[in-house]
Amino acid sequence: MNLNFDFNDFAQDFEKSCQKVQIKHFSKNEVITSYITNRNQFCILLEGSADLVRYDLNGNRTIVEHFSKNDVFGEVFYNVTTNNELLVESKDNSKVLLYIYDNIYHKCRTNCKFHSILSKYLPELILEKVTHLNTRIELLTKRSIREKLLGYFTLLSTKNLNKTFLLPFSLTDLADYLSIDRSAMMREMKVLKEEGLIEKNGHKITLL
Amino acid sequence: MNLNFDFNDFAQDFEKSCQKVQIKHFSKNEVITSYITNRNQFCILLEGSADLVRYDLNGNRTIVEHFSKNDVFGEVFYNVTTNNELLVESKDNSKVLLYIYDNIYHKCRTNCKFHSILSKYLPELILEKVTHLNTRIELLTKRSIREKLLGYFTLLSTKNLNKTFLLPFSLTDLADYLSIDRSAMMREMKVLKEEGLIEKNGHKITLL
DNA sequence: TGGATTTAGTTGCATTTGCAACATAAATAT
DNA sequence: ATATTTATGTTGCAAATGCAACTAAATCCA
Repeated sequence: MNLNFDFNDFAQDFEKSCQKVQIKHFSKNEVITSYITNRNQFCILLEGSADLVRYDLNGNRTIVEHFSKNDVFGEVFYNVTTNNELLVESKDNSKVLLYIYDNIYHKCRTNCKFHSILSKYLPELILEKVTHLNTRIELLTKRSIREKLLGYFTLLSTKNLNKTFLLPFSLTDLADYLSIDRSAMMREMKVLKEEGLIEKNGHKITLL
Repeated sequence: MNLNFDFNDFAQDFEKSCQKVQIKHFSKNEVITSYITNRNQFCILLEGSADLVRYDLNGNRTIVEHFSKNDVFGEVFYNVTTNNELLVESKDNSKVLLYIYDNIYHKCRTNCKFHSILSKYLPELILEKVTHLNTRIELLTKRSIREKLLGYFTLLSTKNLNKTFLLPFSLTDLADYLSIDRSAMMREMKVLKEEGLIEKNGHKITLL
C-alpha cells in the first residue's frame, strides 16, 4: 500500500477518540474475523499479514485475498451471498483496527480524530483496493495454469523491480490463491523450469 | 446500483460547471474508452450498458466486467500492468460521463457542482464497485464450469428475487464472462437441463 | 532432541475442459 | 426479401487438469 499515511502511527489515538474503534492483536493462524457473523465490519491491517479464505462444500480452500500492511478488509466490502465460510486468518503476529462502518459521514462526534482521518483517506484507500481486485481478476481469468503462474510471477517481479523475487505464500497457498490443484501446479512449475522460463530455489523465483 | 442519487439527472449541469467533465453518447458496439491510451480516466455510465473486455495473445476474449447504469469504470481503477488490450465496449446506445481524475479533493474551483457531488458520493460509489468485484472473484475462483454456471445463476436469481431470470448476456458472452470455453459451457448446460437442475428457454433460465 | 505435523515434490490414471469443425437458427444489413 | 453475418447447438478427439496416493524434506512443538 503506497498511501502517504500510516494508520498504525495513530492507532492509540484512534482507539481513544472513537468508541467504535478497537485495536486487537492476533498471532499466527488465529481467525481475525468471519464475514458471516460480523456484519458491516471495516478493518485496517496495521501490522503483519493475513488472508481471506473460503472453504467450499467440496472441501476446497481458496485464498480470496491476501492482505498486507494498511490494506482494508471486512464485511462492508463483501455482499455475503453464499453460505460459504469466509474467514480472515492471520499469517503472522498482526495488529488490526476493527470498526463498525455505518456511514463515513455519520461521524460519532465532531472532533473524532479517527473519523476525520478516515474520511480524508477513505477514497484513496478503497481506490487502491479496487486496483488490487482488478489485478486479481486479471489473474483469475487467465485460461491455463501456465498463464496464471507466469502472470503472477510477472506481477511480483514488477512490484519488486527485479527478475528475482520471493513468493509471499507457501506453494500450497499459492495453488489455493490461483484456484488450481496443487499437484497440477507443481507439474507445470517443473515444466517451466525445464523449458528454462523460470529458476526456482525454495520460494525464490527468477523469471528468465 | 442502488445509490439514492442519479448522476444522469444532473449531467448537463456537471458538464457546464466543470471543464474536465465531458458527456458523450455511444451506439452499440462502439468503443467507449481504452485503458491503454486513456490514463487516469474516471467514467460514470449514465445510460445503457457496457463491457470491459480483454483480448489476450491467444485470441481469447474475456469480459472482465459488465457495467450498467451508474456503474463507474476507467483506468483509475486499473493498474495497467500487462500489454493486453483493455477496451470498454458499449452494448446499447449509452451515455457516459468522462472525467480525468487527479485527486478528488483537488477541486477545479470552489463552486464546481460536479466535484462537490462526486466527493459526497464517491466512497459509496467505489464501495459498491468493490462488492461487485468481490462477487466476481467469488465466481471466478469456483473450480468447475458447473459451479460457475450455478453460482452465476444463483446470483441472478437472488438479484431478481425470482427463480426465473433473464441472462444479461448472449451465451457467447456468458462464456467469455465466466472465462470458459463456449462449447464446453453449452455441454454443461445441457447436462444441467438433463439432470433437472435448470430449465432454459433462450436467455430465460429457471433454477429448480 | 526427537516425534509429529505440515509442506514439497512426484506420478499414474480418470475426468474435465478446450479445440476444431460442423449444422442450424436468428439477427442484421443491403 | 434475400444475402450475410452472428449466435446457438452439437460432437469427436486431444490436451490439460484434478485426484489419489505416495515419498522426502522441512518445520513445529513438547
